Amino acid sequence: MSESVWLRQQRPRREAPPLTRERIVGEAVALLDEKGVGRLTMRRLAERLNTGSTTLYWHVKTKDDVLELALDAIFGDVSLPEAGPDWRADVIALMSGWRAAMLSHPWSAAVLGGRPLLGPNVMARTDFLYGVLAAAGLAGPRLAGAAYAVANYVIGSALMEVGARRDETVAHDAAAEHLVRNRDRYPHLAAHGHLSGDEWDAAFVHGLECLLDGLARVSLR
Amino acid sequence: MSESVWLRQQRPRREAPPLTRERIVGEAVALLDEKGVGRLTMRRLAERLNTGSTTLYWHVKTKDDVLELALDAIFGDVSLPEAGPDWRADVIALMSGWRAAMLSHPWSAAVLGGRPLLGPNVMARTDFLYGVLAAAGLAGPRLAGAAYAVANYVIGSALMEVGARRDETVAHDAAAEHLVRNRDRYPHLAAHGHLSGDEWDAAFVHGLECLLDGLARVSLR
DNA sequence: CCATCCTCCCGTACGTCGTTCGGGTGACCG
DNA sequence: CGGTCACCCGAACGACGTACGGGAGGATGG
Repeated sequence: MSESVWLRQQRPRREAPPLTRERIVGEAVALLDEKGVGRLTMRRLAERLNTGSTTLYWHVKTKDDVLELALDAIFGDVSLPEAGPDWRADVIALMSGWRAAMLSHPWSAAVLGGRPLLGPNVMARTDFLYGVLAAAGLAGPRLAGAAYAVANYVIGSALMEVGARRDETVAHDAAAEHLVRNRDRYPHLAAHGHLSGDEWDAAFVHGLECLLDGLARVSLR
Repeated sequence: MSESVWLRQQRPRREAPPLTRERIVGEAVALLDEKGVGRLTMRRLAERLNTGSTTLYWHVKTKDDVLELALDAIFGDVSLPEAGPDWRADVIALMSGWRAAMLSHPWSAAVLGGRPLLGPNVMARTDFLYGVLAAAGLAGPRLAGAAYAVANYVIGSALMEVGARRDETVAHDAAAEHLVRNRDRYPHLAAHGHLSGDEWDAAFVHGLECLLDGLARVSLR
């Protein structure tokens, strides 16, 4: 008792390219960029791909997989600099790119939390960092410690900066007024102020230079 | 047509202390510690407090508020050290406590992402940090930059360490095998290894010392 | 040429979630 | 004793992640 052939669609839809993991992740990144992490939904993602929501589960195990893949994907954009004579400059270049990637995809900060970073793009960048530090003369646990120190600094910076930037656009006045109202409770904070929008970049590089200086002096020569 | 009086409960339940924001946040922290961030639910939280789930909304605007309050609450445990003669030691003591708080509440890392830190406990600790750095001779944007550098380093370290620790307990073998299998793709990573469980503490303090060294040399005197 | 399998797709449905709404109920005040 | 207020809650709504069973179309192999 099946329906008449004439009423059925002959070709379901072959105008769109076939669904792949890459296409899913690409759309996920676009959706996250546009709407933020709270609006990423399997249904919405599927709609953008002109497919059914449950179809996604053929290519991906869970929604969390999509997030993890999207997170690793954005690190594919950070370029590995040419290895130059000054290893410090190489580290700064790599880490500036890392930070820029996180800043231009603010949802990445929220996705990062408490999750091991094992994606190929992240691993490749970490390996590059290891390589630069090794060429600089570090080895073993000392090298691992230095690499983690640098990476942690960068990730923490990007994380906080994303939070501060969102704060600036959405509730800057409220937060500022909150601070003035409680300036007796936070005297030093009120006295010296916060970083303003255009100071973040310089502060980031400056802090990183200080960290590298300290690491170099203690661990090299 | 209301029900007979005799069938109704006379006293709803006055054995429990009255519901307050503090009690809600306290139970939320306990629930988060036990079950993790994915299992925190308004209904589950209410059940633990012997109340209806919708009652919570009288004391709290959204679930996100609960998370933000819980996050700030755990920073109430980090103690402000006595201001001693060595400002570096003070910073290290404060930041070690900060890190310890995050490590003993692993969900905090996931909650932190991309959110401005404006709670009173966090602000008080930040103010204390500002105070220590001011006493050390820093001021203005230089001080703010240094404070952010230190705080970002600590937060990033705790974040990564939580991820690595979870990785260690849940998928250590798989991750290790994954690395050996691709050791040609990540040669430096495979050559120098990762930090092992008991090296994290020392690496954290060492990196922080390096950072403080660099900051002191560049910005002081 | 038909039967069979594999790949990819999807409608339906279940259980759970955050949150809104409208109505309680007791304490206190006049 | 009527009314206002602080606090509480059951029911319901819409959205979510995802399990399941099935179905189409090409490939395979007899």
